[in-house]
Amino acid sequence: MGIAERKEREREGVKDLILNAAREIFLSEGYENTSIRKIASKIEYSPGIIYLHFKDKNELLLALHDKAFECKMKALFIDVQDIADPLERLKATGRSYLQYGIDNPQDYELMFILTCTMEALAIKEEFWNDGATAIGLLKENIKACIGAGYFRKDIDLNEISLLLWSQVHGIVSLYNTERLNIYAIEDKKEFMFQSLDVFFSLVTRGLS
Amino acid sequence: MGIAERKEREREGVKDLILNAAREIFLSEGYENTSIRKIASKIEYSPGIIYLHFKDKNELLLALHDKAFECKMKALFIDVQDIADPLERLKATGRSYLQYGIDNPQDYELMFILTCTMEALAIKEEFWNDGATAIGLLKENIKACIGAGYFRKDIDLNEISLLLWSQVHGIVSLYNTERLNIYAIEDKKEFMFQSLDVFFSLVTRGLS
DNA sequence: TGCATTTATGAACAGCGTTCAATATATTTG
DNA sequence: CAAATATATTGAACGCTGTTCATAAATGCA
Repeated sequence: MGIAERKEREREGVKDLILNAAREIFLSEGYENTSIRKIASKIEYSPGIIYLHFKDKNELLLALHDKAFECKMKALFIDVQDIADPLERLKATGRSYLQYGIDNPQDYELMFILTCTMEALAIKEEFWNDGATAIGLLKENIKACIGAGYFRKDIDLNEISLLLWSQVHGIVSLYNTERLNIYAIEDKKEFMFQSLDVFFSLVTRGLS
Repeated sequence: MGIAERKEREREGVKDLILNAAREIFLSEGYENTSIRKIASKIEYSPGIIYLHFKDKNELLLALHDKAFECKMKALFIDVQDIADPLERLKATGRSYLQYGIDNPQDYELMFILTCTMEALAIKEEFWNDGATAIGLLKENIKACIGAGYFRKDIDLNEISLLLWSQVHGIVSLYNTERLNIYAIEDKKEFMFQSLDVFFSLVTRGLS
C-alpha cells in the first residue's frame, strides 16, 4: 500500500519546508532572530507543527548544521583533489576554508562556534563521524606533505592537524567577530590570506 | 557641597551592585541565562533600575567585558615580564592565554566571541585601545624575538602577530565549544599545550 | 457512512528585554 | 516646619521568545 509511503513523503515535504524556511531566515536574519514562530508563519503553519518534526529548536539547528557541514566538506577537500602537489593542495584547502568562513559567517557560526547545539550533538554521532572524516582527510593530506618532505617527519599528525585547523579557525572567527578591527589595516581579507601564506612558509621547510 | 558627591557615590554603589550581581550570574549560569530580571532580583531592586545605569543589556555586558579584559592583559603580559628570553616570554604568554581561556570560558566568550556586544563596542574606543595595547605588547615581544634571531627577519610584524593570536584563540575556542571531541584523545588539555609547543618549534628557528 | 487514527491547531505558560506613567523618597525653598 | 520641587525607584504593560497540550480538523479503513 502506497499510502504509508505517500504519507511519509508528505511528512518529509513538510520537514523540508520547515528546514528551508529556517535556513532562509537563519541566513538573512541570523541565529538570534530565527524564531519558531517566524519559521512557522513563513510556511503558513502553526508554531506547533515544528515540534512534530523536531524535538526542539536545537535539533532544528542541528539539521541545518548537518547540511551545511556536508556542503563544506565537499568544497574543502573534494574540490582540490586534482591538485597533485600535497602542499599546494593543503594550501588550497586552507584558503577555501578562510573564504568559506568569511563568505558564510552564519553557517560558520552554526558549524564551529555555537555551543547551544552541542547538547543535541552529543547524542548524534553522525556529527562526530562527519568531523572525524574531515580531520581524517586533513591528516591524509598532511601525511602526503610529510612524505614529500614539506614537513618534519617527527611531528605528530594529530598535533599538526590541530594546529592547521585552529589556525584557520582562529583567523576566521576573529574576522567574523570583528576583532580584527584592532589592526589598523584597510584590507582585512588580504591581510588574512597573506598571514596564512606566512604560516605555511614558516611551518613547512622548502623542499630540500 | 558634598551632597552631589554622596549621591554620585550612591549611584556608583548601585552600579557596582548591578555589575557584581551580573558577573556572578554570568559566571555561574552563562550568557544565555543572565537576564535583567535575575540581576535585579538578586540585588533586590526592580528590573527598571538597570536602565538607569546602562543603556541596555549590551552595555552592561560591555562593562563586564572591560573588567575581564583588563585582568587578562595583566595576567598575560605583565606577569611574564621577568622572563628574560623573549621566546620563552612569548611561549609563557601563549600558555597563559590557553590556560586562561579554558579556565574562564565565560569570560573568554565575552571577550573574544560574542558579537552581540560589538554594536556597543563600535562606539566605545576604550575597547579598541585596550585591544591595540595588547597587540602592541605582543608585537614588542615578537620584535624582541626577531632581534634575538628566533624568527626570520623578513616577516611582517602584523602578520606574525595575527598568526600567534589566532593560533591560540583557535585552539581555545575549539576546545571551549567542544569541537576537540572529534579527536579520540583523552587528555585534551595536554594535547592543546603540546600542540602549542609544536607550533613554536615549527615557527621559530633554533638559535643559529 | 461511521469509526479510528493521524495531523494540525492555537491558546496558554513562563520567561525575556525594554519602556514609562505613577509613586515614593529626598532636597531645596518659602 | 510645611510646601514645592527634584530625584530615585517602581512595577505593570508591550511585544517578543520556546514549548506544551487539549482540542479540532482531516484523513484512512471497515
